[in-house]
Amino acid sequence: MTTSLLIDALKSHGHAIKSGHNPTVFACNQLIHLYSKHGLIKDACKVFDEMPDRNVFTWNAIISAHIKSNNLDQSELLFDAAPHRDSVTYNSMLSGYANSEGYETKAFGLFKQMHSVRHDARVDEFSLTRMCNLAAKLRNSLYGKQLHSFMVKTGNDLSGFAVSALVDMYSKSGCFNEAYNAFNGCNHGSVDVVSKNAFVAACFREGNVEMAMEVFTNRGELNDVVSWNTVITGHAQNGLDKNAIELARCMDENGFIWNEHTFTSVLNACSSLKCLSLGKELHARILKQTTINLNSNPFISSGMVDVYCKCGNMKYAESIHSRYGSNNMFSASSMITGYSSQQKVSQARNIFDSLTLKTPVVWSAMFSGYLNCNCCENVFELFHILNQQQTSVVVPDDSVWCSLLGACGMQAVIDPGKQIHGYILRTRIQTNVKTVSSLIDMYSKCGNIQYALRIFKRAEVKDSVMYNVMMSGFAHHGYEQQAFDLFDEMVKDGFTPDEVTFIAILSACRHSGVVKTGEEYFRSMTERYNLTPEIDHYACMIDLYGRANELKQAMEFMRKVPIELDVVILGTFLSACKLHSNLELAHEVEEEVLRIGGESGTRYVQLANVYASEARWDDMGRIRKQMRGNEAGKTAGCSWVHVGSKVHSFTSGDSSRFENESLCSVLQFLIMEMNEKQEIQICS
DNA sequence: GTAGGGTTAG
Repeated sequence: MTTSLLIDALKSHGHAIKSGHNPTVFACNQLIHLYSKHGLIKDACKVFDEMPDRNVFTWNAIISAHIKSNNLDQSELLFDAAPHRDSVTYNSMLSGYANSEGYETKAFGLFKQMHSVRHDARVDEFSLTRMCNLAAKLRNSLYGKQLHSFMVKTGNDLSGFAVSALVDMYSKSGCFNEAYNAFNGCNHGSVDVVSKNAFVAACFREGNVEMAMEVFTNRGELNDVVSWNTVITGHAQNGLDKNAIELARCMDENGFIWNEHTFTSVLNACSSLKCLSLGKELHARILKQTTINLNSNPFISSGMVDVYCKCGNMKYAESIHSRYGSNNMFSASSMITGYSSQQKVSQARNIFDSLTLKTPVVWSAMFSGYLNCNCCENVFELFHILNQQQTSVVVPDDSVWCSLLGACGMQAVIDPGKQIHGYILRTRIQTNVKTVSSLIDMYSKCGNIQYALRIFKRAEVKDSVMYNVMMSGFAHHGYEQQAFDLFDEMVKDGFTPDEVTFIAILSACRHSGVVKTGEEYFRSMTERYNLTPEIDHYACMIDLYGRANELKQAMEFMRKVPIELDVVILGTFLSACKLHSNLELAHEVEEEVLRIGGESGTRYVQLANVYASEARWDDMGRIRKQMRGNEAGKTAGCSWVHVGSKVHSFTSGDSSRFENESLCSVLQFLIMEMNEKQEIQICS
């Protein structure tokens, strides 16, 4: 039966009842309930208004009807006006308050009132579980514990409703052990599926996948669609995306039909895996399944958009976004991130500008997008726009600070970085560990390793990213020993080194030329930490051998790299050949260099320079000729300084500016400062 | 004879 047919049927039903000579109060109450259930609040009100007699059921029905239609103020008016009130009236109102944003205080007030005077509305299991849900929503375990005590005292702690509410409250407010006790303290034989699902979700929240699956599997006959969705989501949230997909297929095989929650989680796992074929399969499935469509739920359309964005298929993403998700913030932020990851920053900005209402998620996506595209000036410009917003709804959050600090680091401009740091300190806003890492990185990249270290030492909460940032800072500033010490400290403090840690530590090795140490770290990467070296790690090792004039080993190592060599690796090797005047080995890789790196002019120039440095003009000429044939060109790398509002850039060997006396003296000063390596210690 | 409560997605 379609919705309109249903509504017609309801209305004629209502008409029949009302046209009867004496519709009973009971019949009218039923009608109010029916209308409300189908979203026909106006019809429900009409019945209520026209009733000559009403009883407590009537008042409860109309109050609930208004709560259901999200009109809390109207239900409040009726609650106050009601001549009869019982515990159902109170509990309905309590539910309304507890579920709505901004009415939490009223919920507490009403609950307190129930404790005191009314003898017709005592606190019961309904009220207690509702308050438990509120404590869960507010993540307030202290209040939750008080409720729990009261529940035990009044014998209201053992039903399925009570157990699920307690498990959920404890888990969401970060007390897994209490959730465990609440679940295991009840009689296991009578555990119902909702409590079980709540506890499985609690285990996943705690990261205990093993326990979650044990509970899920135990008494599997209880499992329902929510149970399956819980384990699928749980795996996806714990980074086990492949398992999440497998479980979803398993759910199919067990005869459970995917619902909106299932699709949302599977889409989420699919976008993490960046698997386009699976994405297309899911898309087809959504189009085919009659109970679901892209329009039925914003989670589904934005999830689908996100999958296509992560897979780089912006055409498909755009078609779904423009049709179903143009006002959805999650869909929009996926689009912004998707376009930025392809360096299409103006398309990203178009999506951003098309939104009338911008949430912090969208702002943060645009900030990161600009940073990703190296558009530092746009990062600052966007911050300016953010500050000019009339509404104070969006305040800069950690992700905004990270983007701004990232832009400062990228441009090596310390002053705006210091201003942001100062702002954070002055306003005493709470910052998370990511912002602290960004501050460390900013100071390090702007040349002030002392400040970076000071912030690192003072950070109360550290994570492995923060260690990596600090370690890279040490490596770049030539404090190799400190980098090695920090590596040990990181391990001692219980953090596991990851791929980025090894980039930092191998960089430290190559800068200090400690081949043996580098080899040991590289070995430990696979043998001890079970990590797979990536192209950058191999590049570090080749550079390490190359700088130490162990070109034969470099060559040998290069031949053993299990992935295809890239231009960076070959370029690194060529630099070493030039440094140690080894033309023979340069010759050996020449063909490969030009095959892989031929598209950009960089490698041609590099190769030509190797020959030129040894006055091998014929070889150099040969390469230059090929270069012209390929229309290759090389953009010169440069350094720059900010003086006032001007940026002065310098390329290697450019002496045209040295006529400027003040510039010369600044340069001398800088050289002096660089030579005086400052003493720093990492242990306080 | 009516009405109020729990679990899974940003």
